[in-house]
Amino acid sequence: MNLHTLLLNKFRAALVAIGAPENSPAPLSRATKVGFGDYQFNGAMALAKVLKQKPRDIADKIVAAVELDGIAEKLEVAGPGFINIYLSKDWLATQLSEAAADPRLNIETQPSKTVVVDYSSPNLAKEMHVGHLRTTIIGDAVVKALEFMGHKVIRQNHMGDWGTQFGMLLAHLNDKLESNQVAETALSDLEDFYREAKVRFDEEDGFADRAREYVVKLQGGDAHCLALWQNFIDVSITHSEEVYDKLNVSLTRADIMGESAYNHDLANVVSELQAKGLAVESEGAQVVFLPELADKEGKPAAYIVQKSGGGYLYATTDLAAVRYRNKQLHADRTLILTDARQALHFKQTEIVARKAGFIEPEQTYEHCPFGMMLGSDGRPFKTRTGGTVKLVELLDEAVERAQALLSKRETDLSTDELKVLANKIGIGAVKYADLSKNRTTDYMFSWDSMLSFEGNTAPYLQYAYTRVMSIFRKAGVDHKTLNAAITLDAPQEKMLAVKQLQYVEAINQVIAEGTPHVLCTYLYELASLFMSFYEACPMLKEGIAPEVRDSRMTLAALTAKTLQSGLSLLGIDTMERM
RNA sequence: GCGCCCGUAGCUCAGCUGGAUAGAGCACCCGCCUUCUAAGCGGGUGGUCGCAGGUUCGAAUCCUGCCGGGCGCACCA
Repeated sequence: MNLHTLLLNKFRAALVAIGAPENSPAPLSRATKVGFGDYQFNGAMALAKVLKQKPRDIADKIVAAVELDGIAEKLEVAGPGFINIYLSKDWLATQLSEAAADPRLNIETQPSKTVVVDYSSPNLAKEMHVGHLRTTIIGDAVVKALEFMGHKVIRQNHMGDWGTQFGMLLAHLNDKLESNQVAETALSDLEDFYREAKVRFDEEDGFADRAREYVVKLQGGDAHCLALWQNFIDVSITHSEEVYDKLNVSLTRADIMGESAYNHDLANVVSELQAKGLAVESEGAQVVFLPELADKEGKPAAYIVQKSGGGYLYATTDLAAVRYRNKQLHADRTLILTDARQALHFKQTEIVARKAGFIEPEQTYEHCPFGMMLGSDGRPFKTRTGGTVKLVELLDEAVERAQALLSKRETDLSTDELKVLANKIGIGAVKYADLSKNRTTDYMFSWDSMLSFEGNTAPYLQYAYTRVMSIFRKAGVDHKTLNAAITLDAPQEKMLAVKQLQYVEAINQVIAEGTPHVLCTYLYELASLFMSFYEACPMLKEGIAPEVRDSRMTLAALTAKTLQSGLSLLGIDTMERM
């Protein structure tokens, strides 16, 4: 059941009934204030001119025409022509019972689409740093939300496992192995390894030439080089998997579709572009000119697909990827989560790909950009200056801080249990801090805000959940099976009820726009309303009638169920106690 | 030079397809633990929504111009 959709359809029908033009805008939104009911319909004002009637008269007619018997208990016209909708408490209670009885919270799936989501995509030459957090966890949250709504999701981890930098790394690895080192040991710290290789590349006589030679050999399919390369990326992927594991992210090895996977297809892409008259030679390179993105003098933008030396670029790889995803994977939508700096590149890629027929008109190609993570000096983290914070270190620090906080509290939990808790709390806090922000602008990395456990944070949501669990534990009742009759008496009960039923609205927005922060905001509001309800509506205290207690406990259990569902979409765990 | 993104409370950020008196968290101030877990609750201080025009019943939101910041613009990804 979708409250918004339900009401919207009713109001659309009402508009037709009062003689409004077809497809008149039907602005229905959640009420902005407590005094304005639960939802408000604001379409009357806009119709005044068209229908040549007073907006308040139109509002009155809509109110008379809209069929909300049993759903709304009151409709009022306010101000210039706002229609405030007060939902019926009994009807809400029925909806809540149905949500409580259903494993999916009475949320219907959507017609299934195939959605390719390209996210995380770390550079295997280096270790994952804090800059990879956004794409990885936002992507994973979007993926889970899409799946929840019934879509077929194909994860694509477009790892950077190919390119000139590997020449330098493989040459260095070759020497390490020849001096009897094991790859796993040599590559235990990728940052150090990269730095060492870079130093040799810059300073050691002959090394740079060897590095270039290795690139050529690698691309030529030389067995020794390929073996070294395979060795390198295997170890590096293991590093990534360690991070995914800590992050509770759903990516697996099967989702890896790195740049190297398209290597065999790059020449085909270029020749096809040439055959279609899209790619032409210019200054020795193969270039697609884009008049769509011309400057003021009419000079088209240039999109290089093959270097003058014959080498390919990431534009080529991305085109091959587009084609694969649309032709082989049959993607209805493709979502790409990268930082905003690549916006122009993806815009160009889409134009070229559509011209080349790699994307059908009905298929979408959606770049979901976000800002970079900046250091406290306001400058972006640079991987080579040593100023980066490794992702693993951030996560470990988060868990340590959570552990420290836990150990200060009185508890009868064992050390092992505390460890598990610290992990869920610390990781949850880091993820939520990032997931809850929408801004496409850059943002400042701060240990304190990342690792905060107070206010609008994951621990707050987890805490709300444990409060419900605590009550059920104390009462000796199973929160999963209790489904008593609900009566919504206190204002806190009704507000919580309405908010619970809006869960699906939040999810829909997340999957439409790739913005999990909408879900974060929703869950925080839900938890916040629950906290108020919890203070105002005691359950197990003396003098509470059994039916009141059961009603409230059912509402609490449903809140917990919703919190758990939402948090799981965000990849954040809940627990029985904390 | 051209293009994209962004300017909302001291700080970090919400603000849905334009809607009523612009909201949270942190920080600060005042209350609330002899127990349904205070990682909490209730209340308060704090904003010319960068500036100026325009569109209209109505603008933080849409349009134009300026100011300020970030990023990108042919062989790195």
